Amino acid sequence: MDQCDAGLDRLFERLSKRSVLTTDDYATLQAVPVKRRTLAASQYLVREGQLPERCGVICSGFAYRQKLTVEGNRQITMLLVPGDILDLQNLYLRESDHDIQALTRMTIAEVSIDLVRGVVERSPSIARALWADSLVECSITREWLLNLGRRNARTRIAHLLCEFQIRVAAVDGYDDDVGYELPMTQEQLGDALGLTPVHVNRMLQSLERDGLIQRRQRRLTVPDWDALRATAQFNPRYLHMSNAGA
Amino acid sequence: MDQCDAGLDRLFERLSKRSVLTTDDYATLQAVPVKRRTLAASQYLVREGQLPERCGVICSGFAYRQKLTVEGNRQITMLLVPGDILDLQNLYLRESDHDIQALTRMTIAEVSIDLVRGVVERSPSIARALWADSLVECSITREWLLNLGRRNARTRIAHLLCEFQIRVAAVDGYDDDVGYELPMTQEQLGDALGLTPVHVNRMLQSLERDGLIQRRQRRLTVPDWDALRATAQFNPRYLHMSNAGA
DNA sequence: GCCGCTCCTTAACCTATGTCTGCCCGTGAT
DNA sequence: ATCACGGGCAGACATAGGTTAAGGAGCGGC
Repeated sequence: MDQCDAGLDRLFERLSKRSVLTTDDYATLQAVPVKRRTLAASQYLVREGQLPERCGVICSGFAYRQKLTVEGNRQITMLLVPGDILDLQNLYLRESDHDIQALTRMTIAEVSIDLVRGVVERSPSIARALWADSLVECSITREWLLNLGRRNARTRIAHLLCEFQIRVAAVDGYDDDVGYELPMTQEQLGDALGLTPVHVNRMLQSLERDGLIQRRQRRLTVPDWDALRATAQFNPRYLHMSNAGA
Repeated sequence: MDQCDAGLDRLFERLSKRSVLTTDDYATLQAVPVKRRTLAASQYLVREGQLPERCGVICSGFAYRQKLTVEGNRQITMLLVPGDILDLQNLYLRESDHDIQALTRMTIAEVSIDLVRGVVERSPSIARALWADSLVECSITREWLLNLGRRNARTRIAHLLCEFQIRVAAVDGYDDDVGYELPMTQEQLGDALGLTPVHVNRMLQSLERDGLIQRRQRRLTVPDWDALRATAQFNPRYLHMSNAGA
């Protein structure tokens, strides 16, 4: 299960979708010394207030960004899936404004952030790709804001399910029969959606009763994608997936 | 009131806070042909689905980003104040994923987006500053997500008031006696906060009863900043204002 | 094979916020 | 002056979602 070796290729493939990259760029990336790391579930990758030191790519596993209120209520602001870039959000900022925490056991490929800054200065095309990537993150966050602000619980959950499936399928593929695993507890789902775990439970059951999803443990299958997408009001535009070379 | 002439200086000052800029950089910016434009309140600057063509700076007046659900419910995802950069969010993306609309009558200084891309390639320091700026926007959006997801209506409103005051004061200064004008209807406030105008009204009155704010039309004064900040749980870290040269 | 987790599920009850409706007030147009 | 209109305000009522509490199912550790 050493998907970690795929780190570079995964990254390169990812960046190629955002900008036109050359073999030189590939070589540049290849030359950067990378440290592989494995993390246990719920381990912190970054904590609010820290100065950014490293940048990384998720090779396998999942993570999320979170922020806490002073009473300790948590809001998950984003899910991170394999191929996603960690801590790009802090590349040119001083203190991190949020935590990044492992959702599952995960492997990442890490680079010193100074090296990333160097690569960015040397290769405009890589810079463009990374920048675009960070803009997409921002777009996703805006969509989440719409989700929390203006959609009801049921729609909100459905929307998150759609987004997760699309994003994971884009890197890992998706098999209609097997469905996919959403490695989150209902409490974590609640924290991502601004809901209580109890209410998440109610709504998941409601979606299942209506035949929009099927659950076996945390494995989901979607019998009728169009129906789910419709109740989720899901429009993938905000993911900017077909964006090669802007 | 031709604050528009101040466009370049305003921009340069703004960028200087994000990166170390040289006189060369100033010259580079100066050389870019700028078009001044005045917009009426509620005029659209960008619409969802459009391809980005121009980039701009707000010289005076206010605007906001918004997204709509399919039923037409609106979520304002960000307020834009003088000095803020427009459409940087689309610099390296294809289709805009949200609208930008004028909140008040406003003046902006516009540049073709291709020229911005050119400047970015030529000046790494300007690129860094712009990039940082877009990262800060993303950070603000995350904080809003926390606000909507995990804070109650009263706290949420107070938080928005704090943020607005700080951000405007940073560019236009703030006079304790005069307070500041929040040029939004209660309906717009609701759309920014994921609330109904009715409830916004209730909570504004509640804040006023408790002596946290005073209102005269849309002009607000804050008798006790620390008290307001406390009930807002406002911690300005996420604004990354003291960030010179990362 | 039992223990002790953590997570899911259910139910009863509560409340923050939404909905609806109508009045009032200031302002700008006629 | 009068009108029309947008926005603030108010109160009665409705409901989505929160709270609390407790039982049950799965699962890894011993």
